[in-house]
Amino acid sequence: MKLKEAFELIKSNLGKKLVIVIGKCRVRYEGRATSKLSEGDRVLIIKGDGTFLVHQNSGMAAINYQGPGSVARAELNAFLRIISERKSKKLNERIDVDFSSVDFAGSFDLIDDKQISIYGSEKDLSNLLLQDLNIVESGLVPVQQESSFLKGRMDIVARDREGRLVVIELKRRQAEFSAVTQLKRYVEELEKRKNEKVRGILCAPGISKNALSMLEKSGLEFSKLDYAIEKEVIIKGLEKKQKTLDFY
Amino acid sequence: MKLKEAFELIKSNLGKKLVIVIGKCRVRYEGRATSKLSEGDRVLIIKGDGTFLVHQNSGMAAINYQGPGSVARAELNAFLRIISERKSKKLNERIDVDFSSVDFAGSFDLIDDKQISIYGSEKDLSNLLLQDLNIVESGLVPVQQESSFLKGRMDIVARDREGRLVVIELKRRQAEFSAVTQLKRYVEELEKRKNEKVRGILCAPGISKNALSMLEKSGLEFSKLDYAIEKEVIIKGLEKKQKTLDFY
DNA sequence: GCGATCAGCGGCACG
DNA sequence: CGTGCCGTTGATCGC
Repeated sequence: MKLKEAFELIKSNLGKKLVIVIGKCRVRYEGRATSKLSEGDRVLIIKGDGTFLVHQNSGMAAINYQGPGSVARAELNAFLRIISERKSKKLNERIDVDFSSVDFAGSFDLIDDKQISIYGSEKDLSNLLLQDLNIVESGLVPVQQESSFLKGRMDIVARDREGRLVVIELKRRQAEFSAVTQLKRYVEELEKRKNEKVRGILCAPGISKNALSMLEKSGLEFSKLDYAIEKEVIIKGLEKKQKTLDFY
Repeated sequence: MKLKEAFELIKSNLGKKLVIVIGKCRVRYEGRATSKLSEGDRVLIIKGDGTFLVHQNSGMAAINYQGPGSVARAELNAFLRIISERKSKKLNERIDVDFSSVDFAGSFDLIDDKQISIYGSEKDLSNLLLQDLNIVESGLVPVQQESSFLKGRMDIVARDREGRLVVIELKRRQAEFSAVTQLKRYVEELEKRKNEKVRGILCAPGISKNALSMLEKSGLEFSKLDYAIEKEVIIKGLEKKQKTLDFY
């Protein structure tokens, strides 16, 4: 495909349709960082909202990118240059893609107002647990959920069978140091606010050895959260199930 | 484009070339979570390494995805169904994309062995700072960089003009709670190890009000890092520059 | 708008 | 392989 042909197609569709260009190109980026990528075959996608993505033939992430709101334009000289700029008060960012040859260029009018629905997020697990905190510890009664204060946002607050306040921090994957310090912060803040002793329970499918050590040294507790997400979400601790058939 | 035509093209190129399919489809995902996305126009990209990306016409991130090593296959019935599976000991994941119509399907042999070079990462700033820690505070002398211990990895360790140990945690953007707790953890661990008082300096372009409050309450310090990355990296504190012309 | 946190985070580097 | 953590993180939700 001729560069000029690609240029015309891109020029007349940028900002309207989704544009795809595939070919041999170099890429430069300047903004929050600086990058260069010498010549090779890549896929360039420019979305209707300005999103600008340069993909190589491997890896999940775009090798160079610019978010929604960016403005793209094309220039034709020795190369077909496609530029994406994003300007804000604090920062200007720019990507230059120089195509020396184009294998394919096309534009597509994508009609799509649908939003994805995801089930199995931390919030979903939290809601499920809230229905029966006995899964975490017998006798726990929820006090409030996601209570926000200036120091952050707690997942679950409850009282144990002896009436003590308990903060529960939920993680959907292996817990690390950050989860421990996060929980510690909430516990300390809540103790100060309520002026009473507060327990902290980290509830996750696993925890690293060092994080566990730090957790215990801080007087906090770990509760293994055994869950599976298939056609239904199953928290194995107490055979707790929530059918998600209606989800489909 | 006929579904059968697209099917044949995809079938004969999956696992070899990069495949792109654009059309009206539904998407389901089951694995670490569960998701569904009802019918709309999307772009599907399957890379040579198995990476599987479903993009809508807006937003940077793929709405559904599967990483390298996934295996894709196609089936033709009432729909053109493209399936990507990723199996591991701990988890099986699967995406189903059902196309009811296809606007475009193509395969591309992308030759690209080039790697991106990026300048301006936290590590780069760290290296730059290490050349003259006076930028952070007059009299600082580096002891070590990126020293790992069981509790994490410290960016920079130095001694101040009075011989006290100083841990410097560097952030390339606005610092938050996590940066403070991270630094606090390092300082406490180093104090225990060395059995001496250790200072902690959080070095970032900015810090949130609450994080600063927590920092100060913890006896730690903040040092504003005024840097810009253009054709050269400039740390404004002491007019410290590093030319990066050779980077191009 | 800032701020705090989640994410199906991904990816990397080091033990 | 686990682990800690950075990322041009992005995306979301609350204030």
